[in-house]
Amino acid sequence: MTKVTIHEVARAASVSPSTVSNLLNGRTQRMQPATQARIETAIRKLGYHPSRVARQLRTGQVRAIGLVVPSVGNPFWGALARHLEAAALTEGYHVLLCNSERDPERERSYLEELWADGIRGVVLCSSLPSLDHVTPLLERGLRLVAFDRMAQAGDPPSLVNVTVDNAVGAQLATEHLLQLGHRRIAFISGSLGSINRKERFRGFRAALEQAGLDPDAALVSPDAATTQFGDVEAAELGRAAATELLRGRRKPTAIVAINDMCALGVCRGIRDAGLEVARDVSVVGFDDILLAELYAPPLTTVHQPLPEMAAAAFDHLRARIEGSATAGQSLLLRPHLVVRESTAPPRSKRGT
Amino acid sequence: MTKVTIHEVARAASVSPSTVSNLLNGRTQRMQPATQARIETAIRKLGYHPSRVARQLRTGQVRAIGLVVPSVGNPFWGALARHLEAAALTEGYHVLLCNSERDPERERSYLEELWADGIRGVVLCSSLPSLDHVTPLLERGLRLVAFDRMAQAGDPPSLVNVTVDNAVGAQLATEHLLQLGHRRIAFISGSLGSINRKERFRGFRAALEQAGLDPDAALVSPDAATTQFGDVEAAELGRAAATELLRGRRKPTAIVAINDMCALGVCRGIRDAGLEVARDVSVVGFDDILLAELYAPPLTTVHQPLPEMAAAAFDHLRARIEGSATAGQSLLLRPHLVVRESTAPPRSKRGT
DNA sequence: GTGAAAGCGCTAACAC
DNA sequence: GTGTTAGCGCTTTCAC
Repeated sequence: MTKVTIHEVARAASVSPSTVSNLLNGRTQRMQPATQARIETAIRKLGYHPSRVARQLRTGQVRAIGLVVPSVGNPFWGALARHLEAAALTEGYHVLLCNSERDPERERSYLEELWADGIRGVVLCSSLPSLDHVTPLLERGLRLVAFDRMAQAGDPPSLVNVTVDNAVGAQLATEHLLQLGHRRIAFISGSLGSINRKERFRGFRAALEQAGLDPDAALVSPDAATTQFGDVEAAELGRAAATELLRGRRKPTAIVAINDMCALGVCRGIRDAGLEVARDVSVVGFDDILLAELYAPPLTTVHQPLPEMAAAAFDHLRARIEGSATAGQSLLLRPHLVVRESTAPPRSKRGT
Repeated sequence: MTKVTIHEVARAASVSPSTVSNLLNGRTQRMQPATQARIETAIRKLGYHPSRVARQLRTGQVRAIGLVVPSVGNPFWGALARHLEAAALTEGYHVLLCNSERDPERERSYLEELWADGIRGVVLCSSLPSLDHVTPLLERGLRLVAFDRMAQAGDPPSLVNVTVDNAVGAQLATEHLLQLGHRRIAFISGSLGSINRKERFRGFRAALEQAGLDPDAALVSPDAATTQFGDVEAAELGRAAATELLRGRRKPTAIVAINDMCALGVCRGIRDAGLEVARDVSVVGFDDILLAELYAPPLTTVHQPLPEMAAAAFDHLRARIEGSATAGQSLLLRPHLVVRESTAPPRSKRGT
């Protein structure tokens, strides 16, 4: 319970604190082996552990980065957290995880906290269109990597983005449905407030247009930006929206969901309506979370290469924290579609 | 980019640093309104933000707790993280999240790191039978709440446990299967190394015994403690084990899975084998993660009251950190079974 | 090779 | 009411 300091170690080893500090910091070459041994013994005997807080105050350095996600309750973000942590750990960095619950104010205050804690680099999964709420931090020197958010015109120049091309992904998904013969395709999302969601919606419309369909006639649910749905509620939202849509007069034969959790909810909603996924209504998701493959039926979805993205995000961040920063290059990956069993030709085309 | 300190604020407001500090710490009553206003203006104009690191070094306090989980990749732990964070935030505490990947050494080193960072309370989701690897920390004064781990005989007295009664839960699950008429019931788990897993297995056997069945004849997979399967791989494990079991000569008609992720994998394995969940093989999970209800078929599972458990864990921790600690009371909650659609009578009993 | 000394930015007695 | 002072535990020149 007693806190043992560097001084006590020094006294026990009959050296000065600075010598102990030298040892602690690997400056062992200029030190007699005997001295070194004495110090090491003292450290062990006293059970000494340097205070990171004190060191940090002195050096201003912390080997840690922040990660702000909408919610680790969503397996996609949970998986990202794992991968980022793995990447960080190989370089001796730690990851502090924060849930913003997609609340801009909470996001900002977390960033502020992280800064006050001495953290100078964070991976932000915000996807809010504007990053105005964080520019003050950026000006103070915070290094930010935006994840899953396309670079925007007005973005601060110091910002690095790591994301999949969401428009392309959604387009791929929609084209797949189109090729199967679907014509009445719905799009289910929560609020379209975030950039990546807007992008996905854009890709959806683009595919429809290319197929000669009127994107404005497409079924979009909910019509306007709805209440803020968190990420955990994505499934609830999908379920409710699917139920609603399937009750309408112009039932869709296929549904593009904004992400996998939403897609799983959609599938549930389809079953609630007494229908069967794939046979009656096709569903495509986005993200390719682990559960997608496990689901019944296994979900056709757009794959995001999470491990690579996490590693890239970390590398960028570290480079810029450690100063070896060449001006940040953003990374825009091309996603691909994983066709599984939640999609099939519409009933009308069966057997053709 | 320039760091503004309390001194500069003091100078700008023509007061001393201590007065600024007083304001910062709410000791505003003994201060002329005019002074207070001057300081506040200065703070705003300079964009001053106190350094938490310095404050921490001085006071030895951090309003933060640690959370060590096997892996946030598992939605159950992700959900716990969210709930714990919610509970902590209401009291102004932050949560630092660490993934141990069920590696004792990693667990220990994380605890060590947290301690070095000034954190004095952590929620540990270890479930390793022995907590020997953390007793040194406990002796140094770390307050630990073990989560999802039954109190053990040799536990340090200062340890508080918050958990569901795993044996009862598994017994409930098994009895449900028994009542439906199942007799060949399998148990699928990863390594049985952790306490809660042992407990669940015990409950499973107890139910069998009470029904007059020979628990030793039960199908347990994998037979012995297997390779360490992480929490994300639980689903993989379930899938592989189910495949294996269903290929055998004594096929089970029902399966108790160690947790929901495993159960989802089991369901997938059942379908891989060309069978149907519930109709051909019943499956019961454990945890009641969000996905359980979304799955097809919705999973019958043992419910853990996560929000309450998280709140209790936090309250215990805070009480003991802040010293108002009456000797820690452990909390053992009674879980209940949620019957959904992954369980049904065995085919032989159908229609009786 | 090793030690003395000066802080990092903040807080909390204790003076005034 | 407000300022002075003395550190919290560590690192790091710069002497010796």
